[in-house]
Amino acid sequence: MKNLTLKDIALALDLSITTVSKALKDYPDVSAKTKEKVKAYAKEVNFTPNSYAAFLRTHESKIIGVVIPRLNHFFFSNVLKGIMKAAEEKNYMVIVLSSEENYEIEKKQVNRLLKQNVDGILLSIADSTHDTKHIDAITQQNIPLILFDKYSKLSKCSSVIINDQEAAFSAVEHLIKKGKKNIAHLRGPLLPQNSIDRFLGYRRALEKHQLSYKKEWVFTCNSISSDDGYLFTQEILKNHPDIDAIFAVADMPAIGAIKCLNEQQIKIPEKIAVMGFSNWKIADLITPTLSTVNQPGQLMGEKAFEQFYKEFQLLKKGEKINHEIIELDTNLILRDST
Amino acid sequence: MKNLTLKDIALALDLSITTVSKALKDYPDVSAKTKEKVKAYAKEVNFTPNSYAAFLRTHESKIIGVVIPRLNHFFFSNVLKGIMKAAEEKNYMVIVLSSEENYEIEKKQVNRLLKQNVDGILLSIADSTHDTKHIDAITQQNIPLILFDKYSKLSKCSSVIINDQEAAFSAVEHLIKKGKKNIAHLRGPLLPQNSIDRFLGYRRALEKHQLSYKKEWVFTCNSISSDDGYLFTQEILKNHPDIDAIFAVADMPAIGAIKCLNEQQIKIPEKIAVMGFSNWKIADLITPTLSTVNQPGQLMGEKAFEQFYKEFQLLKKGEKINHEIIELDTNLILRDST
DNA sequence: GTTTATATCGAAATCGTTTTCGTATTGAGG
DNA sequence: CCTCAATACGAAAACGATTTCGATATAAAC
Repeated sequence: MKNLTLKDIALALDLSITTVSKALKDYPDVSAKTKEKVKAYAKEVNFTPNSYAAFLRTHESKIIGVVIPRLNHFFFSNVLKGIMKAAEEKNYMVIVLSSEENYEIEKKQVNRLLKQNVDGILLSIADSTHDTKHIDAITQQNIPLILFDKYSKLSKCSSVIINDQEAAFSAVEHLIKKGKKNIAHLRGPLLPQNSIDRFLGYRRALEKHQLSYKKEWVFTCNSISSDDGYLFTQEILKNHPDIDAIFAVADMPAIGAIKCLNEQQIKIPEKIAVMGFSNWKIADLITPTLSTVNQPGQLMGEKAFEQFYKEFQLLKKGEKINHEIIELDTNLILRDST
Repeated sequence: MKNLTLKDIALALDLSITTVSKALKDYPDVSAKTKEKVKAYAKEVNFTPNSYAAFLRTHESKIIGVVIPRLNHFFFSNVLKGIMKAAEEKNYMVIVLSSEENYEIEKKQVNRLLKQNVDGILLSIADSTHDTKHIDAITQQNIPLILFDKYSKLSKCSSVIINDQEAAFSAVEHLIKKGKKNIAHLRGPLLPQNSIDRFLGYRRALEKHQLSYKKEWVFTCNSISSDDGYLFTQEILKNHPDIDAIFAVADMPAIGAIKCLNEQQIKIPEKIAVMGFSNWKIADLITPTLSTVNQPGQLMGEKAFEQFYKEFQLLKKGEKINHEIIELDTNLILRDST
């Protein structure tokens, strides 16, 4: 019941290994009759060439590597789903690795993938990643690298992202249009571009509507957890009674905020409105349901793979690739919390 | 900057390829001096043998395949995390595939993995899987197969599971000890063993405490979604006013139930208590927080990989493997909903 | 000094596929 | 009848690591 080889087929059909191989790959110097015969037999016995042997000659592994900051994270699970769906269509396998939001681990995982001879790498960089040497090592080896969601402006490669600033802008603008004038922001860590951009979107919305920006109304969530949201909301209630809306960098802190407000019996959204970011499943399940920005995870995964595939084909032909920034649309999901 | 080979090292050190290979693998017929020299140089240039070339001789790919019913599912994400952690320690890569809870897709994914020549397969079978032919094909090829969480009593292989019946039993017993006497059960689909076992645990708990079992108090969730829980709870409130507790087959329907009860302003747990199963992250975030059964996903993943590794080592030595059922402990997480 | 054992090393075959380069066969053209 | 091109196939050399089987050299034993 072992996997059979070209040799087995050649023996069965009284042909050479060469001819069998060529017939399966539609070489012009094989007669139509022979091709038919070989293909029919190959299908009958369910033959697929051994990818390890093929790799030795072609240096194509038909495997890509994916590195994400976290595995048990709804958004990245969705991205993975998209990647795998697109990969499957092109008959690609996906090796998944996690960086645990850690720069050193991310470096190690990238190296593991390079040693594995993957055809390409899709990467969402960790919050703590501060240089791009390991990333440059990938492109120097001339294998396609696609960044998604978390990206770096420094690295020379394609990226699939959303317009965080624009998305945050419209989220905050929505709060303003609902009559909110004193909007706090639970921002993310200082480093990753996403949290910077969302913060900038927040500021820009305030500016446009002539609301003054107050430094003390911005709170930095380092773990982006519900606990962060909970604690900062306590602080808001104690020290900043004017605040009538909270825009969080992600759904998790927003949910922490809602939990705190619920416990203190503060009316949402009448007294304080809450806006999240990402549209996790949970956003629709809590009470009140959470308004948020929909981040198209699965689509992002699909686009990332497709961009890899495109670049890989170009590389094979020896053509030059030019890096693209693919920006996906977001949209507001308005629910009861606003 | 390409990956270098044994040949490169041999050339650099003026040795044969054979000796370099043997030195790195600690063959006895290489002098200690030479071994040192080779190893030092290999470390210096960061050499790792090309796994594709190695495979051709050894038939070891250092890759395992994992098939799970769903990707964006908190529990399975946790299992994946455990698998990858354990795999990394043994320098294994993990290819992940999803069956989308579909029998046909599951079959296809298993075949893809076999064609890929993975060293082993970890599988959590889909709800709709009704026969085990594709599974038997794996063991017939003599590669280790480990089932986890969702398993089948029919297939001859090792499994890592929890004692669903026992866990459900203690969950329901907890409700009874809280004084609840009319306990409804939102059960899972009829097919997978898990939902059968949890249902049986429910019945056994009722029996032990001399509470009568009523068929009409058991509702079958086919999608195991919060919507299921929501709708059945509406029905309970309308047609079964006696019911004072709900035990759900999973956290999702339990959360749907809580949502419904919250909307109807019914006191939890005083009027109706709610118990979930799995301990998703969300259980701790809703109001009231959800009591549930903790299902150790990450540990399950680690154990599954370790069992694969054990069996693979035995197979290599040509020894016989005996299949094990590894049962992991669960524990009740008691929160505000009970 | 001859034989035998032991320690070190290398040549070469092998895994299964791809691909280059030859060879054999046929038919057309002169 | 000979040449030449086109057609259809195979032999063999890669790819890079592993492993068997010798080969050499040195030391020990008689």
